[in-house]
This record gives sequence, structure tokens and C-alpha cells, in this order.
Amino acid sequence: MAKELKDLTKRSENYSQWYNDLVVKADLAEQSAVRGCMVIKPYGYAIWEKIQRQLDDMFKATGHVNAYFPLLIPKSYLSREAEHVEGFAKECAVVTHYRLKNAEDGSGVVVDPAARLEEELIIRPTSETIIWSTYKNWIHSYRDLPILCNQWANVMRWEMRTRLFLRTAEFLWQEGHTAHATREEAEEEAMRMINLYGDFAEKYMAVPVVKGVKSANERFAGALDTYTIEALMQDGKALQSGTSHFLGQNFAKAFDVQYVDKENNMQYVWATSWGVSTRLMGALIMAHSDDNGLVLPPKLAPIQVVIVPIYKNEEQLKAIDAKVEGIASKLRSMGISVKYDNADNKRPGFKFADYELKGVPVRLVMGGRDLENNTMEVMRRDTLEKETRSCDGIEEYVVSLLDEIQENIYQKALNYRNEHTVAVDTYEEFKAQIEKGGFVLAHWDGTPETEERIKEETKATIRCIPFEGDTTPGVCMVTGKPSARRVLFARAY
RNA sequence: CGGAAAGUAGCGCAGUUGGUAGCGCACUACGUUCGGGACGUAGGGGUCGGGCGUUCGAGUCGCCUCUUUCCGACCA
Repeated sequence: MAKELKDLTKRSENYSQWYNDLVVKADLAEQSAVRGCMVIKPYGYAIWEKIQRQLDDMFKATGHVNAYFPLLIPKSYLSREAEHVEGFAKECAVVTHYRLKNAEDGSGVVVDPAARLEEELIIRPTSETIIWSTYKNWIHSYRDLPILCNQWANVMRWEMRTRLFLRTAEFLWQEGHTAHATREEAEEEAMRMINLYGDFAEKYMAVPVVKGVKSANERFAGALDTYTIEALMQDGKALQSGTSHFLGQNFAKAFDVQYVDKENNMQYVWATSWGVSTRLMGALIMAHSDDNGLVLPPKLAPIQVVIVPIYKNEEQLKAIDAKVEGIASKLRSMGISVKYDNADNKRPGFKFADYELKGVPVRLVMGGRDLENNTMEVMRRDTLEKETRSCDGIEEYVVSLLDEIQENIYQKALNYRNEHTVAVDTYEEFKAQIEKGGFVLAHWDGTPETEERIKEETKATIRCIPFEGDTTPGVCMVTGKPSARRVLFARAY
């Protein structure tokens, strides 16, 4: 098993396969027997919990509160907003009956035809409709606004093709749904949240992202504007990692949500929605991992420090246990999550490889020699460098090392992205560059037709029109028509 | 939903012209080991994805079906 496991995580020519093996071998998740669904295993879920907790704190700090809305949405709700239903209709799971019965021929249970629902229920692909049908009852006056709700939930989209974490039929996410009195306020909110996502990606996930606005083609179904954070994976493909939508008054009008303003006029409410999902874990894995397995940023690692003893006999282990206990508890008191793995059913070498595969940022090793010398071996996962240090003050050193690792893997990812972001001026250059992977900045005339043509000919899409960066005008690389600024292209997941 | 490949022990696979279902890892017990994925000895574990057919006899041949993976189209 051990050798095989190592071979399987070696990066193959097929990046998807490598990624898939890594997810499975690192004990994060596996394919479920249920079509397109995923079992998130405890270690993988622990990472999700870290992500969840951090985001939740950030939401609370910006005035948001959590709520929960139903899983099932009456079919008629979905059709209230025309573009919205257009966007999601093709991938909805539908509940049609509410009862089973024993088959008359004894072959098992069958759906009871008598228990057909009068109106079918959709398993939520997203919750705008059920939430706005609820908000109608919550909003009457300008005094009821704004509503800043978030929900942590699962949703289901019957995708044609699924990949662990990146696109599963069922996935976990958070979706924020806010209601505002004015257009400006809603636009600010949508922008606030995309910035929050960007901060989270960069500061916690150590994944650099390009923030920007989606082109009309790539916009969320029912939105006036979709803001996005786009990350670049190590195989040169882009990953849309979070989105925030300015929904205008579309849903308010579809669900007739109006309030009375200070002048006693009826007004439609302005809306936003925003979400990130377990896809973030895909981004985390693909952005940092190497051939030894996962590389987790310390701020999201369920285990930040693992301590492995090396011993010849029981007495020696006891001595090491006693010594390590002090170090581990001091680290814990400093807010570090520590695992002391003195299980004697695995040999040290196996543990080393296993925790590397799982992406634990720092490994401390104490053996007989160290015990005598009052030292420990310190290994950092990002560079795989080892050094032997005195146990005195090692806790402070580990804390600063974790910060350094966090910063280093961000820098590494940033350098990778910068090296793989190029500006081109001609369509020929563009085609050649897209083949190599990475982000390509190019001029575009702003029309959906040109965008569509580029997509068909090169499989590249406009990831976003960046908020920042070079804003000098030019001419479209395809049509020669005027272009306001360069936009970001890539092949994407 | 199209194209390709694959389903045999928990995992990875072999199984020739049809003839007693195997290997490696993992697992169990004991012993020796333990500073980078240990070794020895002895064990346990299978409706060969499912169905129908051909045959004295099917993991192997034929037809049907289900599932998974990869590549496309679609999407967070």
C-alpha cells in the first residue's frame, strides 16, 4: 500500500486524475454511490469547518446573521424570474411523490402512484426564489431594511459531469441573500462581499485571486452584475472561486417585494446574493499541492503541528512522552492545534509520509538523540526543509514558522500566477498563449458575439473584467473594434 | 448528453486457445524491528457489476443492462 500510495500521488500527465487520486489518498473525500455526489471524510470536513468558521466570523463582523430556509422549492417559484429559471431548469432534481409502497409482485418498494404531488418540488439549486418568497412577508417598511441573511446549506445541481469538490451534484455552501432600500446600498453590499471573499482567499487560503466583474455571458442567471474572484490552478486552468451578485430589483419584482419609503411611496427592494462552496477546497488543493500530497496553509490546517516520537523501547517512549507533553501543551496554549502521534502501530517513516500527504504544515520529531541533546527536528511542509533546533523556545519558533509558511505558500502561488499571466495583442498570440495555459489579458470589443466566437475557437472564456490593473484602451484582438480595457481570459474548470 | 476506457478480495491489478480464481499492498496472530513509507513465519478474506444466452463446462464467447473514470458540451 505505502509505495502504491506514493506512486498514485505523483503528478501524472493527466492533472485531473492526479487531483482525484490526491483527494482520495489524502483522506479528504471519495465518490459516493449516489450519482455525482461526494462523501466528505472527517479530515476533509475538518478543513471545511475551518473555512466555515473563518468566513462566518467575517460575515458577522460585517453585520450579517445566519438563517435557514427549506430544501424544497415549489416548482412555480422557480419560474417567477424568467432568466433565473432559464439558467437552472436543466439541472434540477424534482420531487414528484411523497410515498412508497410494497410492490404487488414482492419485488421491493415502488413509488405509490396515488401519492403524486399536485405541485412538484425542486431540490434547491440555489435559494433566491424560496428566500424572496419569504422576504415578501418580512418587508413592509423602510424600517425593515436592510435584511442581511446568510444560510449555510447544501444545494443540488444535476450536473452532467462531476469532479470531487470542483463540481459535485450536491455541494455544501453558504449563500447570502440581502435586501436593501436603495440601489447604491445593494451595489455596495455586492462589492463588499466580493472583497471579503478576496481577502479570505488571499489571507487564509493563501490563494491569490483576480477580482472583477463577469461579462454578460457569464453572469448569474437573474443578476444585473456578477462579481467574481478568479484563481489560477497549477495546471494553468482558472477556477471561479466565489461570486457576489447584484440582483437589482429582479427578484423583488418577481416575488412582489415592496416597502413603503419615508415619503409613503411603494418601492421595490434591491437585492444581492453571494456564495462560496466546497469548491474552495478544490482551489486549496489544486493551488498548493505537490507530489508529496497536500500543502495546507497553516490558517486552515486542521492539524498545524504534528509531533512524532522515535523510540527503541517503552522507557524511551515514556521519557519522550513526558518531554513532548510540555511542548505540546505550551503550543496549544498559544492557540496552535497539535497532534502528538505516539501510536506504536505505525513506524515513523510511515507517519512522516502520511502527514505530508495530509498537508500538515509543521512536523516535529523527537528521538533518543534529541532527548539527550534537548533538541527536536523541525520540518516544514511547504519546502520540505528539515533542521534540528533546541527545545528551548521552540514553541515561539514554531508559531513564527507557521506564519512564515502561510506567507511563503501565498507568495509561491502569487509568483506562479504572475509568471502565467501575460498580455497579448493579436488573436494569433492569444491562441498560442491559451494553449500554454494561464491567464491571458487581451482587448475585447465588449460584445457577446465576439466572446462566444473566442470561446468556440479556443475554449477560453472571459473570467472577468478586472477591477484593477491596466486600464488603457485599445482595439479588440478579434474584430479590431475599440476596447475599453484588457480583460482576463483563461480556460476554466 | 456524445466519444473513449474500465468494472475480478478493502485498495491496485493479473488471469493465455473456455477446464479447481490468483498476485502485491492492506488486514489478523506471534517474533524481530523503529532517525524517511520495515521484515519473517502463519492465517482470514471472492455470488469475477447485474441479467439473459451459447456450452458438458463461462471471469473468459455473444446480446442486453447498470456503474465508474477520463475527454468534450453545460456549470459554483
